[in-house]
Amino acid sequence: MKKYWLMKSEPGEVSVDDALAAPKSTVAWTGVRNYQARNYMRDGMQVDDGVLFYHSSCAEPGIVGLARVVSTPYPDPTQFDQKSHYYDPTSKKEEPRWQLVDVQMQKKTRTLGLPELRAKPGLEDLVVLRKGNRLSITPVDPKHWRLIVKLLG
DNA sequence: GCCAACGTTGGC
DNA sequence: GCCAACGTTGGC
Repeated sequence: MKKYWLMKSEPGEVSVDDALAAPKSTVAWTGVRNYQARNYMRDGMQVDDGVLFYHSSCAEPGIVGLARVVSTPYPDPTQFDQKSHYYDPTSKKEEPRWQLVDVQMQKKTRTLGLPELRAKPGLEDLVVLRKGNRLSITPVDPKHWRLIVKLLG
């Protein structure tokens, strides 16, 4: 059963344009260092799941593209890279702590910002709209996905 | 820069 | 296992 997700990225790190410009429009979702978000990638995602690409910590936060999961989970290489901001000295090669998936951009869309999302009847329960939500990866209900795709035209 | 809302760490 | 202190996220 196909599932749907919202994945946050800071455009200063990896923007929707960066993802589009990557080989095969595909990026490894590096840098997740939160167990719940990791578990969604490691245990919840399957190839071909739908992804809402979201820009966070920027001038206009919101959904900026449609993507899909294109790999099964594998160890995040940045956890072993001493020069990386995401280096984790406590993670062992034999037992990697952080797993990720590859995500392929399908389509860059207009920016569907938070005010519009909040105003849309039917999206009240979208996880990313919840107060205090900080999780970088959240599940998206199929009915929310359909509404959002429709909104994006 | 502010601050709410978490998650993590570490002393006990 | 508790919980205070601390760090991070992310909108505003």
